[in-house]
Amino acid sequence: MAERTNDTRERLVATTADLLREHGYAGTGLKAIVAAGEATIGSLYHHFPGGKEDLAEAALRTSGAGYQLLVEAIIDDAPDVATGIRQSFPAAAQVLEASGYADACPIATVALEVASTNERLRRATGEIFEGWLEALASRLRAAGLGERAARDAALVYLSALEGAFVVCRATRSTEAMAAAGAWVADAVDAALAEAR
Amino acid sequence: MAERTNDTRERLVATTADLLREHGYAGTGLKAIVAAGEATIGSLYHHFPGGKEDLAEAALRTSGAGYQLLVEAIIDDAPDVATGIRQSFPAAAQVLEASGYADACPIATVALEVASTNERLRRATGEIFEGWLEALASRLRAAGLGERAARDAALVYLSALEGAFVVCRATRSTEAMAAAGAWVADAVDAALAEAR
DNA sequence: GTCTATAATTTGATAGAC
DNA sequence: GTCTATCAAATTATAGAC
Repeated sequence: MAERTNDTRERLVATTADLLREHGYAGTGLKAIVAAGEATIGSLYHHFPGGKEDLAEAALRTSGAGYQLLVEAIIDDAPDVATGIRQSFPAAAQVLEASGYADACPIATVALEVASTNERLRRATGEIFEGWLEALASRLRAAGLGERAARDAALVYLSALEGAFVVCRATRSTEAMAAAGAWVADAVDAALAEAR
Repeated sequence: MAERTNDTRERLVATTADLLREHGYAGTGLKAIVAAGEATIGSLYHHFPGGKEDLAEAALRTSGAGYQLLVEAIIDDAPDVATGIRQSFPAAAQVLEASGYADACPIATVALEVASTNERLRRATGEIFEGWLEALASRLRAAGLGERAARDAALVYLSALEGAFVVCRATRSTEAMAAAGAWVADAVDAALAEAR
């Protein structure tokens, strides 16, 4: 992740996103960010006058949008939504394993951490999840599901994926991702069949 | 949570568990712990020579065991496993709402945070999850599911619950818990019906 | 826009009296 | 077992030269 850019601002955002995903908000120091992002504290505060909170919000929103594009691509490149949903779980499992269980959801760690302590960042994480839900629900509606069924299926998909990330990272196994993926995909198949 | 005890050690463990659940590991300072636990730094290091890490592991294992008892009670008090599983989601949603979305899983926040940075605590969170999985799987086996089906159902249940906690806390809504709960309960019903 | 130096505070941890 | 005093290091943030 975090390719080298010539733009300092972009570089700070990218490295912050990576560090937040692995170490969380409180666990990510500005020193670590400027070291990894090859910048200085002065530059950081020039681009983000609000300091750590400003930078963290930018990083969350950027990586949130990036992750949305990734999931959309997996689904849209598949022959149909159901197949795309089914494939996204093994895809996530593979990334998880390849990264030593570090590369999971870029939002969840911070979301749990700040939910009760930082309203601004909590709101950001909520809005990012809502964006993902709507992207997914719109595709399920296009496939024939009704408003309510599409929303529920999107919520189930996101919850199962996020929860599997938690269990997989803690147990260092992709077993939960496989089980959750198979069950969710079957449920989506059934819902789509019923709607037809 | 965290009732007042006369035992300093117990009190420290209980308050630490509460703080970890809401603020995470890096976000919970020893000063905050001794202040909330009505103890002193000296007492803390007397009971936990290993410092913050020692105390955090004790807090995680204690609250993990407590949460397991809670979920077991909900399931065992229900007329059957399937009903118990179905009821546990609205129960979690109610606690979530009543606590202002603070009182969720006592393990998940720390689990995500330390998964890549602290192997000792990561192992603790993994073992706690495994304990929950086995407690649930054993009840599903008793209800007629085979070894593999019971394990998978337990993994799906835990993933859905944990993921719903993430989404609910971020969006400040119990919508995800309701959707995930209904879906998991239906899937468990279907698996049990098939096994019969 | 980038850099260094530094301020002000907080962190986890230790020492030693009681 | 409990307490206070204190340490060294790290934290976020600011000032001002270039």
